[in-house]
Amino acid sequence: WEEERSPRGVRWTQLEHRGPCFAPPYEPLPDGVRFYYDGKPMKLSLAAEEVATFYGKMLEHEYTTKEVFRHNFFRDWRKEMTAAERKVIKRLSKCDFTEIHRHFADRAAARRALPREEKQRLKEEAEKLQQEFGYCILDGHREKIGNFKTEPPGLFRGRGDHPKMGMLKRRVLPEDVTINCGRDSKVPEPPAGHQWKEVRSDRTVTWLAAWTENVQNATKYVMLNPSSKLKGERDWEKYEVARRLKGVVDEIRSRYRADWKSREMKARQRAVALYFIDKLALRAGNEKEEGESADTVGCCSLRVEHVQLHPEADGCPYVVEFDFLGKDSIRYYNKVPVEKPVYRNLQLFLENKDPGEELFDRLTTASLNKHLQDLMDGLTAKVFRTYNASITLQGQLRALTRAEDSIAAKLLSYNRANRAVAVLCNHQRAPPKTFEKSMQALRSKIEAKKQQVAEAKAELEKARAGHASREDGRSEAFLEKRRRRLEKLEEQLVRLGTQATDKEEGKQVALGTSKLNYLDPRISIAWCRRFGVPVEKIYNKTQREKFAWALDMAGEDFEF
DNA sequence: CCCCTCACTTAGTAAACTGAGG
DNA sequence: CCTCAGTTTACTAAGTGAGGGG
Repeated sequence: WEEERSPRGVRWTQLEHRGPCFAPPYEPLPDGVRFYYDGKPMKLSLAAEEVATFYGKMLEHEYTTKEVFRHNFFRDWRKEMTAAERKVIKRLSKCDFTEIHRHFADRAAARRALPREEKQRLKEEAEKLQQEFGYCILDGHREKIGNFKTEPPGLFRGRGDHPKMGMLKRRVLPEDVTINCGRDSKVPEPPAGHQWKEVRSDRTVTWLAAWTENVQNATKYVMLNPSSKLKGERDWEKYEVARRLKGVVDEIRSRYRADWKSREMKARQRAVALYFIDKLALRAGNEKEEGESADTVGCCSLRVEHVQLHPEADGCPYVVEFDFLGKDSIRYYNKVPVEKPVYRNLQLFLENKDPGEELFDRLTTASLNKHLQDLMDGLTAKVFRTYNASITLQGQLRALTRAEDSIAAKLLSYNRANRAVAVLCNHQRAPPKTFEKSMQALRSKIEAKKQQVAEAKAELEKARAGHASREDGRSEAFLEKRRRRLEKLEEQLVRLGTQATDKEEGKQVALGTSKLNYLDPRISIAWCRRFGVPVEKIYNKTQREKFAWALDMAGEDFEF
């Protein structure tokens, strides 16, 4: 982690790799699997058949019930048909994909039911592929690549109300791919009979290959795995910037509080927005092109319709109610008491505006970030999320951990601290489909354990009485055995109780995102070392690889 | 300043895997 | 050994923010 630094902007000097691995070509359906139009079997051309299988595979998915998805799919599918097919296939509602769906469901089942040796063979093949395409040489180190396969063709699965859901995502060919590699290294060989779109050697970027995805017209990259030195360094730097914010955050806070009274409207809006970004860990909220993706917002792009002011609510004065869709169309709902000047300013910003207008009409993320850059080198809106997440974890760990607790209890404390951060950052997950069932199972397990404890208590009493009347060695040994048994059962009961609490509280909260992206790993590692918790209890193998830099440098006295 | 492109981080979902309990 | 729930991994969409050009 402490190698010497390269000239400005240069990220590597040596880069050699095999290029991306392409999706296997389309395999036509067996003769027995038919598509029906208007009740009659119809043999499709290869291109049309392939796209039909994309839809057929998704038949059970909620997507296929959505009008936008169906419409986009059908329009793009028709483009792939021959003129003759197009003449016949006029309505999606007359299409029957059930045999196609069943075919792929059967194939998946057959795969699952494969004998052990066969599965082992497939695994070895995948491993071979990984070894061949999944690594590169970067500055003398063999590094793992994050995504070495191009994305296979399929139907675009946009989240939320995405206007492009269902559109055909085309197959990526070598002719679409730009390769980035070292000037002196071997240029990867394109698949037989093909050529790369371009080969370049740009040392200021970290991607190995890139292509343009046709639905969103977005560039997709092949990049390194998080365990790589290049990514690790960046991760480390990110947390170092957040730690620098810790040093000046008080000053920045007094500054934006002062700006609440600024004569300039722009400065006031900026100060209120920054207050939300800081206090509520909202995202910056870049502007988005309308109609190109789902309608979601962040702080700077909040609209009048997303906030409601309450002079008083739940016994608190000056309450702001937020209700909007954020990244990935995840709902952000929060009712927060704010300071009076913030409230007054919001009233001002909302005055004479329609619901669809921007709350902060004088503010953009660019101007906000420019301002932040002036306050601290490297400071941007997202640094507040990193800072507040990490400082919250550290604070919560301090408040919750007791040195005398068992490892299990300490882990519960850790999970609670982690959860506080996830709630702050609004990291949600769909409650697992099996949640209620498994919760019920756990509850009955607890009941059973309670029963056992009660029985063990009675047994202990009996043994005690037996020993009191006999007072010999055998009865004493028996008594001791009963005592230990009760103790063990009680321990198990406590553990189950902890598990249940943990489970209930974590129903809709996703812990992974904050753990991987917002919490300085050195906080967790130091905590593990200080309290004798094995790091493996907090970070699994992949996570330990990603945080290798932190494992290397965090002592038990690390402070964020 | 506005708009666009580019590179990179952050995000949730679904498939694949794993290991405890039947 | 098998099943199933929980965990891990793969995947790729959806953000952020820098920078260039007009």
